[in-house]
Amino acid sequence: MPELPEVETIRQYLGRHLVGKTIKNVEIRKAKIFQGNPKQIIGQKIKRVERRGKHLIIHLNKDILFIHLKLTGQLVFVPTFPPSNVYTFPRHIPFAGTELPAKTTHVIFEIDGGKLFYNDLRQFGWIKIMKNEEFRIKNSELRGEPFSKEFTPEYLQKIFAKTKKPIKIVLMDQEKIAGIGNIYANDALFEARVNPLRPANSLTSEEIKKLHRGILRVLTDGLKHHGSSTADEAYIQPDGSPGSYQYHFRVYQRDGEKCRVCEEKIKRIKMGGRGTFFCPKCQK
DNA sequence: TGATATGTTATCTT
DNA sequence: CAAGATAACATATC
Repeated sequence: MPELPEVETIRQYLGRHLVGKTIKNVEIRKAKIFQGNPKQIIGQKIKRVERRGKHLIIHLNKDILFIHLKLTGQLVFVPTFPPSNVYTFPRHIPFAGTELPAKTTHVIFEIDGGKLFYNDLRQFGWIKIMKNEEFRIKNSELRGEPFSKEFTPEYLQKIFAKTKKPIKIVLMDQEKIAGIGNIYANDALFEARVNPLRPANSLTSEEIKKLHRGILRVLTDGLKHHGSSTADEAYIQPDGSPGSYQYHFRVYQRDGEKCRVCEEKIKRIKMGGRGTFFCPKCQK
């Protein structure tokens, strides 16, 4: 599912291909996905694309498009869309197939030089038009960017000291640390050799330092491989190609397989209804 | 077939 | 009241 590295990969792609272009039309096929009046953004130019946690932020001349892909949102860009209304994609897109628009296509942006499709199987994701003022307020509430100056071991120390919730649950708390979901939380804890069930306030300062490094290491690795695209995941890059971080999973979805460090079998448990993976020997 | 998976938020429980 | 736990959302897959 799209977490920080996946959303950042999409951001970079859109930044390279869409900046400077004008939105010529917007087609809404599923009203609940799109909040605001689509006519309002027609004629506006795309100025820049940024990311906060798992949010994508497309700055237009006047307004801002605030986007969350949630579990299964996809953004697929087809440059130089053919004259026909249907485009046969050169590769299979998860849950959408090879023809766009697909059953899961809920919003279509017609842009200079192509079409941008918003697909979403589960329909939990959303796109919202925001005015500058509303964006400024929302943006100021989003904190804890892992690649920001703010994100230090001391910052984590302060957060962890306040709760005895399991450390894995705290890592995925978007209000405290932005952009980490199930994949990277599991893998970061393995990097730090910390058991996901440990109460957050029980971590030593040495463990917090290791976890800080582990978070940055797995996110950087995720970015390097353009995110993770497993069989049951919807994530793909906007050109339709999969990421390859799934070949570098430390523990995520590796239950029953050998730990990469000690060869013990990776264990799977459930926490907060979510699959949790760890090496019982390495992670104390 | 009914359980499972999944991020976030609303709502329930302790 | 607050912290923590769970339900709800949608739907393909097994």
